Amino acid sequence: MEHIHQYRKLYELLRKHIFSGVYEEGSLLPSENELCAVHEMTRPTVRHALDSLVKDGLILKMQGKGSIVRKPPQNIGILSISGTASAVGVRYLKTNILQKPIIKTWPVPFQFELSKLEQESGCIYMERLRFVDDEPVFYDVNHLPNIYLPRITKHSFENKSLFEILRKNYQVEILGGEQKLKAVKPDKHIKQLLHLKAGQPVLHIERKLTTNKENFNIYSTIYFNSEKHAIFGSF
Amino acid sequence: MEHIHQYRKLYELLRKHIFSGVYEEGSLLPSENELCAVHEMTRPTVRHALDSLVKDGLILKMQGKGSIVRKPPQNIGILSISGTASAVGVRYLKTNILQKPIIKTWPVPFQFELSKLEQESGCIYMERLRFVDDEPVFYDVNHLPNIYLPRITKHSFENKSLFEILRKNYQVEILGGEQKLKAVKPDKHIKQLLHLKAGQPVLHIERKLTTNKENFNIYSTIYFNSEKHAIFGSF
DNA sequence: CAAAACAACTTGTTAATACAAGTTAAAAAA
DNA sequence: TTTTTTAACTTGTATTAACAAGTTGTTTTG
Repeated sequence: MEHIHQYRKLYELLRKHIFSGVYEEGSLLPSENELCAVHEMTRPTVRHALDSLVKDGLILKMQGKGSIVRKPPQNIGILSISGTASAVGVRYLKTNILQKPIIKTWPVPFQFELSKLEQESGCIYMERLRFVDDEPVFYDVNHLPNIYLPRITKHSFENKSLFEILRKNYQVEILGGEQKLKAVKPDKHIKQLLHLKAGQPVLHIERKLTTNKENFNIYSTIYFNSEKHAIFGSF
Repeated sequence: MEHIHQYRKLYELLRKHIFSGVYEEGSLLPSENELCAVHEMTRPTVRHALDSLVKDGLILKMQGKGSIVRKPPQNIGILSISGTASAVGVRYLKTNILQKPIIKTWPVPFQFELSKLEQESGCIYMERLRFVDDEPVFYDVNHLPNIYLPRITKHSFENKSLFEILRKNYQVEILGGEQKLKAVKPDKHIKQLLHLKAGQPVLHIERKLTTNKENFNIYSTIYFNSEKHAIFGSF
């Protein structure tokens, strides 16, 4: 039963329209009653959809006024809940898939503790190199448990957000996470990938993102060349 | 009309009970219908309250099962809202004041844009060096506008949290902020302060924290030796 | 005894409705 | 003209009702 909920459909639609520029930054969304009429649903349903947008920081509701559109927030950086694609500004971020998603066993030892189910399911592995202005800036290595994700290896990830694919196709939502940051000297491999100058240190991030699916966490290791860009986060 | 909403009252009550230990970590909250009956409200109202708890990360709802209590996350690290004192674990963090708070003019140029009032008020400046296991790890430079803070230069900051003093003595609360992170090669001064080995890079953080007082932002520059410790954050 | 079916829970979604409260602009009064 | 009032919006809170869907323990069946 692949029934997609009404509030979710409206959420995805509005989200798409906000990003694609149908609604300008600072402008007002149609009122709740208008949305009810247009999409033939009741106000609680519309409000449920809008609540999700508020949670994403995509709109700001004001009593008596309306729902104000906030442009794809520059400031949900890598330090917050979203993935790397929303850092720096998506516009200039191109992605090169070094390793397409493949199924393999978890590395041992692994930097985070895995649940039994995660351990048993095996993992999906992928590597990406991400560019800003055609300069390599991010290199990230991702491990996900091989559950809930039928046909994931069939998707193309070129210039697409991993999180978007997880959210749209598999209803996986990021709830939170934890991360460790260090400044490190890069090894040869990293140095070559990121075109680093001699002596240039890199930012090293290890993160675990928890989702709405139990036992489904996303594990990433990120190397970031902070010579020309900085990691930006707001909270 | 200071009417407090029902859902909010239930939210505050449950929140208090979670923190005070009435509900243990991992245990289940009373079911929605039970809460309805006990507090004499309808399910949408109860769900509204529970939604707020979910947003706080205090409970985890699972369809068919119930609402699972999650312990208040210990690890509000440096990447979140608190200051450095809550990172790493306060127990091992000692503070050495290199420069007691003094009043001076703002540096020009300053890394962040200042409001007119901030600019006119002048700034309070202080430097701290912070130790973990008697090894220097943090070095932070702080600029605050010289408003709302009578007699601030009289306080001793040794082994005390700047944020705690601001909150308790001046009712200043941190609402949010933004920060930029980089991995950099340290200059001589930093290298000496943090007892860095040759070639050891440092984490460089610039942050602006906004508060409940208008025009009162806290500006910090932090250098962190990430050789033995990592910056940890959860969100 | 073991597996399957069921019943009794749980939370999730949606509907239809009502009133409260904040905002804004037009209409009325000074 | 300027100020005040009002009316028509907006979102916020709350009720009542019903069914869908996931979980768990019990009962029935093989």
